[in-house]
Amino acid sequence: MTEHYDITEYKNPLFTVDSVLFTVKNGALKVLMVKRASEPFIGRWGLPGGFVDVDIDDSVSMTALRKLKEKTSVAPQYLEQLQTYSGINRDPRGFSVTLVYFALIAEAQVSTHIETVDDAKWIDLDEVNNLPVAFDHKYIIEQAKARLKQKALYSMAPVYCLPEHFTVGQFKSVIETIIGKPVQRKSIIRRIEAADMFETLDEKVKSGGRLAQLYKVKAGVDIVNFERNLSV
Amino acid sequence: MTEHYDITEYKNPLFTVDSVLFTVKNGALKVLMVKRASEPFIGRWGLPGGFVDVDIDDSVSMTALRKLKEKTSVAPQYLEQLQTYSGINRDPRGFSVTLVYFALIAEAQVSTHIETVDDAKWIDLDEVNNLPVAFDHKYIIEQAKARLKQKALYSMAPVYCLPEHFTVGQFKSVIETIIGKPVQRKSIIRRIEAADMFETLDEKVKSGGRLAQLYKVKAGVDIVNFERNLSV
DNA sequence: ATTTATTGTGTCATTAAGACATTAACTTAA
DNA sequence: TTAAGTTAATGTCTTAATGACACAATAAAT
Repeated sequence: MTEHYDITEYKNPLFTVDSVLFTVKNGALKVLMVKRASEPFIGRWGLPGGFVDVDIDDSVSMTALRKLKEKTSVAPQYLEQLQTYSGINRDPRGFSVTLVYFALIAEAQVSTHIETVDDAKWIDLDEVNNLPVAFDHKYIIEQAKARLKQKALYSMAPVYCLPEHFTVGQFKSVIETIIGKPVQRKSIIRRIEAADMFETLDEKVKSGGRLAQLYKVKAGVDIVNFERNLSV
Repeated sequence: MTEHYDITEYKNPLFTVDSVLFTVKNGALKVLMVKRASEPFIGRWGLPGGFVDVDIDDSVSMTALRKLKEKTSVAPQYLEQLQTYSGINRDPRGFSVTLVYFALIAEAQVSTHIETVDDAKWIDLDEVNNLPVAFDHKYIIEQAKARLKQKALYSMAPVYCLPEHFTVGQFKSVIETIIGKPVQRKSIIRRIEAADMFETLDEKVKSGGRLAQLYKVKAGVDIVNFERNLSV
């Protein structure tokens, strides 16, 4: 690097931040999509996101959160970077880079808000293909889904698709929805115990049979990862 | 998103691409660092990288490769995205975003080239702390090392720190250097067989004892990941 | 009371890794 | 030439976590 780089004389690529926000609703995996109100791809559906506002955002994760809050009114329970996608052809305005976040939220936490707006909607993962989608967001959603699936096999992260208080049955159901296969209830229970990141409540709920124990995430704990996958 | 975003009226953050290129040399984990020839942090050591050249680069991975080739003369054998790091304070020039790649290479492949230049050097991971390092690159290197360590537990990726032809003993040694613990030779052999991504050569090499079987990566195969970690 | 549904427990089978002994093949030095 | 030392490769038992599944507990419905 012998030259001196001057910001003003360098063509910076277009930089945006998008998020793939997942939830599980009625036994189906959903992704939050937004009807685009501006060019390019006006009228098509895309991921919630936009440009960094360097006067407001301390870092790009704040951009992601800010844009998600605009659509859902709350911050997601889980947020991590997925990947950046870039190229000369993915945006008609020129070379563009988008940093994509991967997020999870409990459906109940945002249902009322999402229902009142008509530019943001939960889209069933199976229906994304039938939708007019902006940019390469179809591909990005596929990649995010693969990451979520993988994560469900070795991590407790899917718990963030559940409400604060949840049962083993609900947890099992969310995992099965994500990975698309049945898992052993026993395996979930063993992991809940081994993870040591949940506490039982002094409360049980109806389930159609025996009352189900309620759990919640302990305060201040991190997501636990296991050293072995559930079998695929 | 009701407003229309015009590129020219929007302050784009500074966007750069950097790489953490690892290798294993003499039983020690090394990272490629570059003495900065320009501001900011002139004279300090940093990761190889720089700005995207939208007239040359089709995507940001090409930027990473181009910058690495400038320093090593060859493309790394393994390259994947690590993460982006951003913030208002990490670069004195303003809000900056850097996309960091994670790369592996066999030391022998670049040794002669690295030795002839004096602005790029293999730095022992244990010595990064004693070096004047630019930006938040010290922190980024730590994160990259953690990722490499994790990857060594469930993936065959560390094979890309080895020359084209390698023995089980060499593979074992690389893994042990990365994770900082001894592993069972038997475990490596089992994984080499299970992965089905290597072929044995009709050639053996001296080792101080019995001749060692040589292996190479099969053409066109992808890195295999296992569903279980080596024990930590 | 009996059936049905769901939760929770107990236990054996399965699978992949860890531990380690044994054998194989080559080098070095008495 | 032989014995000792070194590294490679294999055989096999143990260990740990998941899968499979039977069975017991508890509530609702009939």
